[in-house]
Amino acid sequence: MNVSGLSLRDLEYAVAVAELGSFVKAAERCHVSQPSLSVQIGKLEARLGALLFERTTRRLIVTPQGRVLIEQMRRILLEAGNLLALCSEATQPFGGALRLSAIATLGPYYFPRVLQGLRARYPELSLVLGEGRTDDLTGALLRGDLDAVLVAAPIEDPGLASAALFHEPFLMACPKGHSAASRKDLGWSGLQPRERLLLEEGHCLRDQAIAACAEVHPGARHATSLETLKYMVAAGEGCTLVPALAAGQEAGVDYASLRGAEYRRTIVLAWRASDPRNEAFADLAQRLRDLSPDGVESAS
Amino acid sequence: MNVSGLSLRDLEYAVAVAELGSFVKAAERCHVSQPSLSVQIGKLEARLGALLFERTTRRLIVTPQGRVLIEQMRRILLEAGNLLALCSEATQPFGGALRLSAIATLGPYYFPRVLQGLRARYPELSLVLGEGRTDDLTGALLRGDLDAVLVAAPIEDPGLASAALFHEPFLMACPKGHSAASRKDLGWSGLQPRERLLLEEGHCLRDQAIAACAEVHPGARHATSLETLKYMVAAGEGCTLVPALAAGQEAGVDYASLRGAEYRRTIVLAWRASDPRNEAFADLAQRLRDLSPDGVESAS
DNA sequence: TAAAAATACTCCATAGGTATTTTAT
DNA sequence: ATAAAATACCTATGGAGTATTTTTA
Repeated sequence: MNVSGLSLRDLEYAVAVAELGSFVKAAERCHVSQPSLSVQIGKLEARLGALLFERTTRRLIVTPQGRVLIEQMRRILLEAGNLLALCSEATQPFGGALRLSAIATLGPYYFPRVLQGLRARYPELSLVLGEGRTDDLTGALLRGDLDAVLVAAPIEDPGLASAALFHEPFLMACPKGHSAASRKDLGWSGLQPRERLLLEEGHCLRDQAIAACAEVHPGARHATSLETLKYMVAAGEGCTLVPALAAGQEAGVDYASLRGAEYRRTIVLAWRASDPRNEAFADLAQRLRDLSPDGVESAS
Repeated sequence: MNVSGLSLRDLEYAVAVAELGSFVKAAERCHVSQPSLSVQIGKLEARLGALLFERTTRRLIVTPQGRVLIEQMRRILLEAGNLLALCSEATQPFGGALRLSAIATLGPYYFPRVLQGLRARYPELSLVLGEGRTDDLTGALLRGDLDAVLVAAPIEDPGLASAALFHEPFLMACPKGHSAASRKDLGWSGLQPRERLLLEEGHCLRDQAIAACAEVHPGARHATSLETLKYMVAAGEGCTLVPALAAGQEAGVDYASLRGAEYRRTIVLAWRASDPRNEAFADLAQRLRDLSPDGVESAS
């Protein structure tokens, strides 16, 4: 069996069926009729000499063999996508479209401050922005569903390349008039456990804040979003750590800076190490460094 | 432009043209007529929106864009090859064919001692054996021209995975009756520079021997093959270091073992880190460990 | 002028569509 | 009974072939 016999289209079909668990849905996604897709999958299985799916009219499961084969098909399609990316790269950076997502505690505060500057550097670029949690973002990145992400260092995954953009200090947000706000020497460690507000588990900011300044206390209260957290502070529930860019002009909240270099997180741009558009990402990182907003320290 | 529009066959055509620098030769390799290949390349260039080749009837050069695009096409084809490998893998280990090469100072002495054992474990496997220098072997491996290689540790390339098979001691080969052969305490370092024979530069064995036991001396004499080196020893030209498996029953040569764990090289099986047949390679490595011939120390 | 690539055209293999049947719950 | 996959059959796109022309060293 020869590689040239394979068609990328067929691989897309198989991957779609595996992902959606249904021929009809896969046919829909691939913009072909269900019978066409059926026969193509059949031919593919014949060519590969292996059953990919066990199907009855009611249930469709991927065979054990199919799992590893479809995993490999994904790799092929990812590389094929890279080829197309390289092509449009030739005409303009990132081929005119970049899917960029940031961690939720950064994106809403950061994107608005750099979008205009990015537009100036990449006038034709259509940015597709998003937010999420670190694991979801890196997962989507590795799957090829995203082109790049903005997350907090360190990035451990060997499949990812990254470039540091800036260091973002943590500020302490306290209810207006709270003692910790006026007495700067008090700081985070001087707070009672019940005064410490934190994000729910799973937010990378929580991990960063804990790593930088605190342990989890049994009495600590939690919130699921940074905005909610700030409202809780304004309501006098206690104090919390807030990344500098997320600090606003909320009525009822005072922000105090914390002394010490460790009270900060480093934001990096990350992309797939296998992505051939390396120089383009390096250029983007430099541009983002140049655009570093007030309140953070650009990473050289 | 959609990935499904691309055909692996077209990518093979483009890669063949780039490699052979000629449409006629590429058409020949791809078993199509020259006009067919011409129009397919033309369509591919149109689809990609980029010229791959600048061609006149006399000269054909790959455009700068074409270089990076074809590099990417190679990656796609490599992954596609992996898919096929995985398929035949399903029926039998390594899909019935394994291209395995070893460094020249190992292969001729090692292969004969393990082939029978391999045949027992992989009765259907058709082994394609070869020899070469480390750099050539790893290059061919990374290009996809080989499936696995047997080389000396360490393997630095991050694109390669490896598993240690055994430690092979170096023996000192001396002319029969030479003082070093009888006086074991003399050893390699006790030799005169002019008595030290080495392989020419470029042989990994030379590097290993030098790293293990010696520096290069200006007066040292060299040979291009291990066999020649042994003949030189038999002719009384001097002594040399010989890996244990290469030590034979040559008339006129005495072998003395050297004390010390550092007088040895470690042979590893290496394959592409991206090769999806990881377990199969691990199994092969274990089998080879079990088959370690006398004179070497199996790596657990 | 000779060798290589491009063009013109013809053919047919096959992907895809519609209509229908089979199958499992 | 119903929803999903498979089958039958037809159409048409486009890949491959042969013959020929164009181009340049």
